[in-house]
Amino acid sequence: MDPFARDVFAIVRAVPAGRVTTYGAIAEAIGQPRGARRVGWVLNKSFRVLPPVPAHRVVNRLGLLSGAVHFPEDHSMAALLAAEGVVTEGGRIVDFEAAFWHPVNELRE
DNA sequence: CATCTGACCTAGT
DNA sequence: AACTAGGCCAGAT
Repeated sequence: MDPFARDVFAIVRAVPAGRVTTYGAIAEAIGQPRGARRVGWVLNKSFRVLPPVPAHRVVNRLGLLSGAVHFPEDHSMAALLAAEGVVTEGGRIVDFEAAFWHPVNELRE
């Protein structure tokens, strides 16, 4: 599998429930600070991979649910987040700063 | 085969 | 502060 995609999946799976991260932060953690756009592309394929990838915990840097349209109606991005305690309003995360989880800071071992 | 298009972001003007 | 341009690169047209 594409190593880039593999890294993206690994990082997204590491995001704790109730927290969120961003495309740019993931790209940065991988070592490609300008590759944010690719991260989004990889997440498109993430629906059919196993184990499942919690792609709903990834938003853009403004806290907007820019990928919400790609989720099925019965499991909307906002609903999945709400089930984990992340409050959204009008397609945007309330108190985004507090919910933000930065892979570079949190994932270091 | 050549463009166009994104679940984006930064840097320059 | 608003705006543009550029980088990223696989799929779709």
